[in-house]
Parts: sequence; C-alpha cells; structure tokens
Amino acid sequence: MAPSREERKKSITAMRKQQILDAALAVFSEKGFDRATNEDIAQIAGIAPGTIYNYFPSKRELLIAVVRTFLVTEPFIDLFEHAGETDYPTFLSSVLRNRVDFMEHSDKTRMILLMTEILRDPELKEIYDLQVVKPLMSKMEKYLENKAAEGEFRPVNPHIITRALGGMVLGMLILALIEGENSPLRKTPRRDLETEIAELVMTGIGYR
Amino acid sequence: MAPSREERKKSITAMRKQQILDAALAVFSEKGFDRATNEDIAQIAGIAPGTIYNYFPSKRELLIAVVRTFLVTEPFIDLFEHAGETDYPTFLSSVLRNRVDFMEHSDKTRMILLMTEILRDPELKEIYDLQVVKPLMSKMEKYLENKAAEGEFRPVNPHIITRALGGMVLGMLILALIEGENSPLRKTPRRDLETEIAELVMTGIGYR
Amino acid sequence: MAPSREERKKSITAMRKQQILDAALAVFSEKGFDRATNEDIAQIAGIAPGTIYNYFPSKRELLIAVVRTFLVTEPFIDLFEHAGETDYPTFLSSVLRNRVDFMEHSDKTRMILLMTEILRDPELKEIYDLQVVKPLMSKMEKYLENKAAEGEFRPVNPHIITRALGGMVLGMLILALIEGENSPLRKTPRRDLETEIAELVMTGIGYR
Amino acid sequence: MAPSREERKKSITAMRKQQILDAALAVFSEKGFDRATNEDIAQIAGIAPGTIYNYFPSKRELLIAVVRTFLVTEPFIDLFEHAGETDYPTFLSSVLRNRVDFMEHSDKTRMILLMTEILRDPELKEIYDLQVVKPLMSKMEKYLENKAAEGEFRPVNPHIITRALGGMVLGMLILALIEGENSPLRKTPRRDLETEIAELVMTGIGYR
DNA sequence: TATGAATGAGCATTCATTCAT
DNA sequence: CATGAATGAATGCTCATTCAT
Repeated sequence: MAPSREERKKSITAMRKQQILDAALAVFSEKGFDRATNEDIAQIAGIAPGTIYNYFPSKRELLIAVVRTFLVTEPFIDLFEHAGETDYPTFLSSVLRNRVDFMEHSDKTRMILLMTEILRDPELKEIYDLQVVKPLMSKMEKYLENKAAEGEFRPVNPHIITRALGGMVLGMLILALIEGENSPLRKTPRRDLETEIAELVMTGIGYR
Repeated sequence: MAPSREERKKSITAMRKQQILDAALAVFSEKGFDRATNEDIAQIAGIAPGTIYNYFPSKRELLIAVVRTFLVTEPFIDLFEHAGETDYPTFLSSVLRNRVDFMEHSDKTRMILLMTEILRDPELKEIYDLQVVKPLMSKMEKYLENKAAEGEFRPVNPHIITRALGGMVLGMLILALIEGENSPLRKTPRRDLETEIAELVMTGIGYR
Repeated sequence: MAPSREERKKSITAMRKQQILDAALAVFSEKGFDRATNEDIAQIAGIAPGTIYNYFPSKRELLIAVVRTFLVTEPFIDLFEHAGETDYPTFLSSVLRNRVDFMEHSDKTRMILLMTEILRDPELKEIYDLQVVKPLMSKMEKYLENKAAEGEFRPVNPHIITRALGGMVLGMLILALIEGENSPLRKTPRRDLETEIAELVMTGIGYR
Repeated sequence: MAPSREERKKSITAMRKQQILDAALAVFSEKGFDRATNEDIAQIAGIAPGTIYNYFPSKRELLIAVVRTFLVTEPFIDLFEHAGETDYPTFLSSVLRNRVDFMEHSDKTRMILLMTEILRDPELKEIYDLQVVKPLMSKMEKYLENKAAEGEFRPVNPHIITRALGGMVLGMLILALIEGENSPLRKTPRRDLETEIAELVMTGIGYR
C-alpha cells in the first residue's frame, strides 16, 4: 500500500531533520560549537537559517541532538554485544579495525573535537556519560571478568583496566589527529598496527 | 649591582605579561577560547581590558602565547630527562604519579579542554606538535629502545607502543573528566592505580 | 427558500472571517499589536496561520478590520440613541452602568490597550475619529444643548463639556486598569459610585 | 575648586545617560516600545547602538528607566505640594494651565502613548502606580477633604471624586490626541477652556 | 480554500578592538 | 603605559509572509 499523504509528509520532515543534523555535525566538528553559525549549517544543509528553528528550538538543542544522534548510536558500542562469542584475538582485532577505520576517515575523526563541547556542558556530559561511556565501560568490565573466569585473561581490577584500555584507544585517536598525516599511527600498515597493540595488551612490554 | 631603572621597568613589564598569561590560562581552561572574554581575563589579571592589547596584539595571539608558555614547559616532559637513570618501575611510578596529581587538580585537568582549540588551529597544532608531542614521543621511543637493548623490555615497534602508552595516559585523563568524581580513576587508591597500570604495561592482561 | 450553495459558501466564509476577527481582538487586546503573532491568532481561531491571508492581506489590515468591527459597533454609542427620551438621572445611570460593567470585565477593559495602536496609526486614527469619537461627541453635544433648552441643564459650551465628561469616563477606565483590583473604582459599591459621579456632574464639588 | 578628573568623568557619564534617556523617550513615544529599535535610539542620541548597553542592561530596562525618569518626576505632582496654600480657583487654574501647556506640546503629549506600555508591563504598572498615581491620588484626596472641612467644597467621597477629576484630565489629553489639531480642546481659547472646566467642576451642569 | 513548512529580513545583544585621556 | 568608554560587525533568534501541496 502506498504511503498516505500524512506518512509522506512525516518522512520528508524526518529527512529534513536528518539533513540539518548532518550539516550541524559537519560544522560543529570543523569549527566548534561557538564558531559555527546557523548560517554555516543552513548553507550546508541547503536551507534557510530560519528553517533550523522549525526543527530545533535553539542552537544548543541542536548540539545536544547531534551528540545524541551521532555519538550515542555509534556502531562501536555494538562491537561488545557479540564480544563473548568470539575468542579474544578476533575480538580485539575487530575493535582495533573499527577504530583504525574511524581514524582513517578524517571527517569522522573530527567528531572527536566535539568531545570538548561535551566536557564543557554538564547536560551533554551527563548524556554522554550515561549513554556512551557507562555502557561501554560496563560491557568491557564484564568482558574482562568473563575472560578471567575462563582462564584466558589473568584476574585484574576490571574498573581500572577497562579505563586504561578504553583511554588508550581514545588517546591514540587524538594523537593521530595532532600528528596528522605523518603520524606513525597512520603510516604503519594496519595489520602491523593491530598486531603490535594486541601484543601490548596481551603480554605487555616486559621481557618474558 | 642594583638593577637600572630600565631593567626594573622591563621586569615589571614581564610580570604584567605573566599576570595576563596566568589569567588567560585560567579563563581559557574554564570557558574555552570562544566563551572567554577579554573582560574576564582582565578582571582576573586585575587590569583593564584595553591593557591586554599593550602586551598581545589580539585574543588569538594571547591564546597562542598561553599554549607556548604553559603546555611547552610542562614538567611532564622533564620526567623523561632522568628516565634512563632509574629502573623502570620507579620511572613508571613517577609518570603515573605525576599524571594522577594532575588529574586531581581539576583546574589543571581542564587545561585539556584547550586541546580542542589546538587541534582546530593549524598554527597551534604545529606548535604543539613540534614542541610537545614530538619531543615527548621521541624521548619515549628512545627510552623503549634503550630498555629493550638492556634486556628489561622486549623489542617492540617503538613508534606504535609510544603512542599507545602516551594515548593511554591522555585518554584516561579525559575519561576521568567525563566520569567526574565518581570515576574509579578518582576513587581507587592512588597506589592501587599505579600498581595496576604498571602491571598492565609490563605483563599485559593475558594469562601467563 | 433554502440558501443556494453560493450563499452557503458565502456564509461559511463570513463566519470564518468573524472567527479570525474575534481571535484577533482577543490577542491584540491582551498582547498588543506588535507582540501578538499570527500564530497566536490562528491558534485561537482554530485555523492555520496561512489561512489568515485568505481573508486579510496583512496583519496591519487585520488590525484595522478589528478596530472597524469592534470599536465602531460598540453598544456604548447606542445609549445615546434614546438619551432624549429618558430623564437625565436615568440616562446617566445607564451610561455609568454600561461603563462600570465594561470595567469589570478585564478582558474588555484591555481593549483600551488598542487605543495606542489607534493613536499611532494615522489611518486608524481617522477611522476611529470619524466613526467613534465624532458621532459620540456630536450626540453628546446635542444632548447637552437639548437639556439646556429644556431647562434641565444650565447652558454650557457643549464642545468642552462633552470632552470633559467623555474624557472623565475614559480616564477613569484607565485609572482602574492601573490601580488594579484595589482601586476604589472597583471596590466602591456600584450604586454609590453611580450616585457620586451623578452628583459631581450635576452639582459640582462647590459648597452650595 | 575645579572638579577632579573623577568628577568630570562622572558628569560626562551622567550626560551620556541622559542623552540616551532623552532619545529613548522620543523614540518610545513616537513608535512604541516594540517598534522602536536600538538603532533608532542610538541615532537620535548620536551614539553607536552598542553604547546603549554600557548604560542600560537591556532595552526593557531602558524603558523602565525612561518611565522612572520622565513620568515620575513630572512637575505636575509638585503642583499639589502648595495646593493648600492657595485658594481653589487659583489652584485649579494652575492645574489646568499646566495640563493645557502639556497638551499644546505635541511631543510631550505623545508621552501619553507610553501609558500603554505601562499598562501592559506589570513591573512598570507597579512603579507607575506607586510613584505617580498613588501619591497624586492621595494628595488630591487630602486636598478635597481639607477644602470640605474649610467649607469651601461640599463633602464628597474623596476616593471617587479624585479619580473622576484625575481621569477627566487624563481622558481629555487622550481625546485631544485623537481629535488632533481640530479638536475644540485645542481651538478653544485657553482662558475659556479653563473657565468652563472650573465651572463644571465647581457647580456641575445642573440648572441651579 | 486550507495548510503549515520555508523563507529571510529585521532586531537585540555581545564583545574584540580602538583610542582619547 | 594604563584606562575604560565607544564602537560596530557579527550572530542567534523571531515572525510576517509566501506558496507548493
């Protein structure tokens, strides 16, 4: 059955909203919240500035929607859903591959710049903490505990190790951003990179 | 010999400049570059807004000076100066202690928020890369190579491992900021934190 | 004869127009012309904002229509139609009762706020002067002259006295608005109020 | 003694503030609060729009200051200060002369248009009620009572009569505004006007 | 005719920068 | 050099008006 007029209108509205969110993500990432103007966003979205206000009540609410939409639904979180089913090396490879892919799309990498907006806005921090960080940390913690129970990992303080490893991934993304195209993180072949990190995580740097 | 009038004048000037830089660091860290006003900075520095322009040609140049002054001279870099002289556990403890101290001063932690300004400004990125990241990375790389030569560490790709470990420290700081006072990174006793991280870095999480 | 389709259509149209005028009167009175939005009016009229433009070419024209419709047909004017037939005290009581009723409906009282819009718009001023003020003044003038001829009133300058008495009513309404619920104009029993004013108008405040 | 630099600065500042208030009064009176733009006010004050904000925190606060400054300090209030000392006809003449003068300056008359802004803003209404209306009413009430005690006036309900007479003056001003240059209120010789009104107030319109 | 999303001109407000004192 | 009032460009947001459906 063909969609009713009502439905078609709704889908157009949804698309328009998405258009604005996409444009806002791009502009906020590139310029930061404060230097991004509604004019910029409208231009990229191909609409008039006033139109933004038919979809979002303020620039700040638009930022919040951007964070909710793009940071929360990150496929990265999904990786952990099936973590228990695979053996560790496969899983670690998936995680690293996912992040390396991410790093190689500089437009995506720039999303990390939104982190500062998040850190400065209590409401955004709350959202991000509850919707992204907490679930991720808790999944990782459980994962570590399971693997330790199975005898694959040694027993560790899961809270600390989770944050150390999670922080490592986050920190490497930032370093890749700072060093730019010439960073070893970008020039090392992806397979070598994965191997090296996996080895570090599994056995450390100490001489066995 | 007592300083001439000329010299005294110079030193007053230098002090005034420092005053402004201190105030600017505080305000930029707290509010971010865009939301910080010259008025804010002047107020904290105890001067009039116009006076800033006798020392820095623009707000942007003031930011650059702040980055040059404070991020470059970070005592963190000094740690590596004497890294070769101590054994690894002692060194790692120093590094971690230094960073944990840092994390516990929330006013300092907020300096991380300046990172975004740096990442978005090519000139600042260049400065930061050349003056902070590159020296740090290269010192760390050399350290890893030396320790490997001495047989204390296993041979690794120093470029990757340096960025992994450096990123880990950076990433943990950010996680601590997001999670706030309730983060395990803040609530775990400092000694346990150090031990756990040192163990991770030395032996990994794999079952021996 | 049943109304033709044509006629029914016309009457629906007329009703819709009336709906909009009613809503506009309410909103203009409450918020004033500038702060009233077409959205407000449409909402109260139960229509879409765009529909207003099928009936009135602009917001300003809608205001003019409101003034024409509501201020001109005020029952107040009718009072004078039969003024000659009754004795003075009865007539004065009617007038005052009418105005006191008016004052007690705060939604009506707020119509006075439209006065400013009228005073500032030459076209509206013209309409109001010609259709409301002039007829009212001239009826009142004639009334005074008739009563003087009949020997009930003393001979006065009817132009001045008309405006003095008319102004008195208008001014009291405004004072009641400013003073709010606690104004003696609202708290004095209506009968006392009427008596006092009638006495003032008839005999003045001088000692006889 | 010549004024200190401090003092001179203060007086310049006060003048600038007055400049803005004068301009704002003119523009608010002519266009109404909503249609008046900061640009308009700045232009008439001979300053840049931004400068307004060095003296008033917002457009609305500027309006409040205008009302406080111009409506509250009206010399009209002062008339009553010495009312008791003069005989009634002299006093009434003063009042009427004052108001007729007022009416003849159309720029002043326009100040009445500010009344609507006052009526719509609860804060302004409060100010105006407390600072202008209440003092005026209470002085007039006392005046009526004194004159009645002295046997010059008959005893009346001072609350009602005060509002009737005060309203009369206010209402006549408004009528003069509506009718414009052709109003009998403007064309009647001032002396006749005064006489007629005085007669009305003292003896009413009834046949003696 | 009715709708309501899109438009963009208009405006209050902020703030980096200038400059007379 | 220090000051801080003046400046005016820049920008978020509102809302009358239009027009495709």
